[in-house]
Amino acid sequence: MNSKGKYYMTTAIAYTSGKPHIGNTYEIVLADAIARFKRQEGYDVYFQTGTDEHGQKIQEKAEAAGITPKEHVDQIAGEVKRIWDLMNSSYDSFVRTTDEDHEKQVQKIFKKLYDKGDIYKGAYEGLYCTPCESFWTESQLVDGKCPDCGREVKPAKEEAYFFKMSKYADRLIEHINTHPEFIQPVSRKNEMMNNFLLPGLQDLCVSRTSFSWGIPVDFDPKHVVYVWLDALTNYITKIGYDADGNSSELFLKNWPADLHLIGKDIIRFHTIYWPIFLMALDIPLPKQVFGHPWLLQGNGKMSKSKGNVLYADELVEFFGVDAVRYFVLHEMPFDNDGVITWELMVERLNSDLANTLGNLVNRTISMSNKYFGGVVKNSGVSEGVDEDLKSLVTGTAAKVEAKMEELRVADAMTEVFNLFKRCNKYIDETTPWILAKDEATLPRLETVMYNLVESISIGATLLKSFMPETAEKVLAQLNAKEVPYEELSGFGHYESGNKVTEKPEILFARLDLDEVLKKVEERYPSAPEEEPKEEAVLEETVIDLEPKAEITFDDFMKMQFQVGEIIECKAVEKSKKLLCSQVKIGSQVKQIVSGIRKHYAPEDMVGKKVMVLVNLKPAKLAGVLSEGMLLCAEDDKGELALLVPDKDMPAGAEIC
RNA sequence: CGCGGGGUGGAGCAGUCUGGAAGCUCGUCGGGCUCAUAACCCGAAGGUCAUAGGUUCAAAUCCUGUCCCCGCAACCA
Repeated sequence: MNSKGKYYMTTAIAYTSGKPHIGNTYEIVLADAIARFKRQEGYDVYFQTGTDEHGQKIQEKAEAAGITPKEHVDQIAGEVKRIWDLMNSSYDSFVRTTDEDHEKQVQKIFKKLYDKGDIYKGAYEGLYCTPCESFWTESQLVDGKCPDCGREVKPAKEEAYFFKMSKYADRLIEHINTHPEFIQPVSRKNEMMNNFLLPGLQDLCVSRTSFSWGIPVDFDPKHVVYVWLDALTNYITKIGYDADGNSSELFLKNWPADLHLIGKDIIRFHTIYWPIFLMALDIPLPKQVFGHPWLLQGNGKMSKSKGNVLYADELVEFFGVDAVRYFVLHEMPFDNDGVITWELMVERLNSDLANTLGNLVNRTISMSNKYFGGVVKNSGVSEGVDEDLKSLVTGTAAKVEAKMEELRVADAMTEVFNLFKRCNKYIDETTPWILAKDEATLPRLETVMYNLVESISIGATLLKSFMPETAEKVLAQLNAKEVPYEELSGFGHYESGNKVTEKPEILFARLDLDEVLKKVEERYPSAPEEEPKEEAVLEETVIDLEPKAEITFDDFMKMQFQVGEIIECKAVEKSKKLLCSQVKIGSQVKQIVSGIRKHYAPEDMVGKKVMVLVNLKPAKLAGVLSEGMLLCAEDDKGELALLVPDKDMPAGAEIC
């Protein structure tokens, strides 16, 4: 069974701040396709996925929801698992960073690295807001004060542990240079080298005292281990790594990992920090890290449902599991982001799944029934076209394997569908309906049908990794056995004389785009398609903000609002978002910078009478002085509208 | 001069590293066929490969400038 040896692969662990959307789901499907294929090839695969459950964000989310962090992550992790299972992913292990064994090992690892001197106690310096217990950088401050509560901040040091990254940098550079396959796609390699490794690595802060939802540092419990040392180590802890040297069989067998499959956004952590942690622990590096591109939600028609994120379970409701698997795998090229829209989904389903594959199976079975009562016999009456068919069919496995070897899953799948297309063509070439008319050509017809059934069986076997349910259904309808992997390059496995099913079930029904869009519209009612009208949007959208602390009338009276007239307005050169306006307020003119460039052209600004917060402490934005603030309304989509007086008022009029 | 990705027939993309007759899927149009889920098969139309220069016998591909889009960073007072 496992003649080819072990294959340990992982996905990134999903951050449990919310329900995973279709983009997150893509990764597990991609990983699953690879895992299934490797198993089919004969590898002994161990496939791990899971959830990342610590951190300040989660603590805050839980607080906002009025539940404990543990309750929050239990809920989300359940959701993640449900969706992973829904997508039919064949993981062997699901790790949660709140698992006891993981937490214990992280503490041990932390201690080990500390004892070794790779982790040292230092200080994290910044501006501290005591009531908020938060550090801010100079640039994050609002008006020199805490951006959260507006209170004074003071320079402070927070004690923190740091990891000496630079110590291992040379070794890592050497490794990357001598292992070109380590970072995939290769284009990322230079990015990592030029941006991070060659300029020199900063030491990484690996503990925090500002929040508590994390793994405590056991010898200094006011600290919790900070993200990456906690998250990345899941790849070894969950399979039984032990920092004291008592690692499990599972670990000894599977480490180093053969593949870490991750999103392109976290390549840096997996190709720099992670290898360095491993070097420090003195264990081998993973063989390959593949940073896959992202699946983006399209715009266009999809904007109908904008504001609604697409979730896998909703797509599955519309299209079925395998169709969604097919789509995300197919639409995702190797190193460019893919796009998902309802239109594209429907198009793929109709043209590839219903027409090419579903209809092929259906017509083949129908003909077998019609002509031979479902019995498929090889009577050996061959013609020249058969060779052409056979050579493509028997050559497909090798092509698929080659594509999968490079992790080009979409291309691999395309090869399988080329097989099905060839079968459709074969039917036209051999015209079974004509052969059926003459007693004398019936033996030939038998062979044609046999060739078709055999070809489809091989195709279905190869489809198994990508669309497991569909492959099974096809084989069942043909009454065929899965072809052993090593024999996929041969022809003639189907047992002559077998009977196909009498009533072929429709594998994928064609969908009507308009109907789907109508259903989508019903499900996600939203603004009209063209030129969404502001009022319509506002009527339908409920915007609730987090309530801020109550203020007194005196607080309010501290703010001075006046009507200002914009007499001049220019874009700020260095920025994409900022406009710089000269605003006349009474007898004075103030320069005010606002982040509204996306919504207002400079020339449209001139002449407007707007609401201005006048006594705001001046600050520099992108190097330009701003002496006040133009008031705007903002909706949930980030649309901005300047506030203007209901009647014409002179510049300088007080707003109270 | 912040970092990066991209601009190829109506749509989505490949091809760019390693110059050498512009390709794939979908859609459109015409034809064929009737076993099948209005499907399948064949054929056609449609591209100054963003733009301006340069290198070369030869440029989508290499070099330089410009314009546009999209992320990230910063700033959204």
